[in-house]
Amino acid sequence: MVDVSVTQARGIDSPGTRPATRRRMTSAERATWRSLLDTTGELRRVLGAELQETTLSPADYQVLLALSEALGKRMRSSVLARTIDWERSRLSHHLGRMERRGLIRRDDCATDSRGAEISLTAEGARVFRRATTPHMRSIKRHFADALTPEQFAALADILQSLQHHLHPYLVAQAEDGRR
Amino acid sequence: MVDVSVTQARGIDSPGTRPATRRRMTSAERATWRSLLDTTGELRRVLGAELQETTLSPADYQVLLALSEALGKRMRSSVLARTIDWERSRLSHHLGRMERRGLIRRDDCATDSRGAEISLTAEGARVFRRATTPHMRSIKRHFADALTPEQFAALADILQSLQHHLHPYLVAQAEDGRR
DNA sequence: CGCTCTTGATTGACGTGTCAATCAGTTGGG
DNA sequence: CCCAACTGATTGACACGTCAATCAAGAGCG
Repeated sequence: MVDVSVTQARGIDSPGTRPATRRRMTSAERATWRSLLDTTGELRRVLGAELQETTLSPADYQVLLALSEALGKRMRSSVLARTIDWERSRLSHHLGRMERRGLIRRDDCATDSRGAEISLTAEGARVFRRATTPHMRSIKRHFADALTPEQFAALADILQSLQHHLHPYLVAQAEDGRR
Repeated sequence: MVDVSVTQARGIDSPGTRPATRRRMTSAERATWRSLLDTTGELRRVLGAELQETTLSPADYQVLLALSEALGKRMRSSVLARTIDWERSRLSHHLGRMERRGLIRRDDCATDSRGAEISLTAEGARVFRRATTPHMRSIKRHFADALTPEQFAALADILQSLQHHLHPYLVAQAEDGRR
């Protein structure tokens, strides 16, 4: 069950050609895929290493960012999970580690006694504030400064295509999980 | 010490503007960065999950691919590490796990008694062979089929720019490590 | 009410990645 | 020849991610 409509609508196939789903990948396509994996992998590693100098991992940063943007700097654990698109168990493990480090706090939820309210500690807010400027600088240095405005626009467009193409699959998968 | 020549030569700055390294990132740039992280992250997860159905992780696949392309299906551990660009300790840990699963074998090296010769077992070769076709299909389905030829070309170009921009930094970092 | 089904969250087991330490073996200068 | 420096590889400690199991609390319904 493959969503073929997107690629076909985009005109990858000229009339009379075999449908996109039958065609084999070219070696250029395979190479570009490898390059995408490798380059984004490098970027993750470099940015992660620079961020680590502020004692925060990329995962920490994502959590703290979401929390610091939340009203009242607090959030239900499940809402946080949806916000940053993490599995609940992953979040739970990570919050445990962050709690030990004093970055966040977990309190019982008033309206639902199963729930957990996650909130930013003063320390967590402070560390996050100190991390954000150098982190932005890293992103700029290693990513934003590397591309022309044209490349930027093209990249945004490409990412959107990939995302849209991926979406039906993710939805289907989510439904599978519910079964 | 930032390499500014690339972006300046590419004309991000019009004359009279502050140099690229002083400019702040636009929100579009930040959003594109997030999108890059998220989308490639999704792609990794989805492709990894599909690959896992063949009992191989992406890391396993990378190792087996390099080994299966090596002359004699065998390689010195250090050469393998350089080939797939892994830290030695990472490779060592991973080879330990793969050895336990019977995918590879470690023998002593004839010419250097410190060395380890890594070779593909029959089982490893068999599992790899079974994994490769569905994996290629996954890549095609989730990546290649999502983009037009124009987007492809643009992406390859963008990745090259990023890689080139990143390169001087990686070299400098490697030199730091040697000190 | 009482029973089942669902939901919010945690836990344990295990694979994976990084960093620093270790250790055996090789090599080059005195 | 000998020792100091380097190299190839492994190990241990710990952070991180996923999966499956667990558990308590809410919700729906007879």
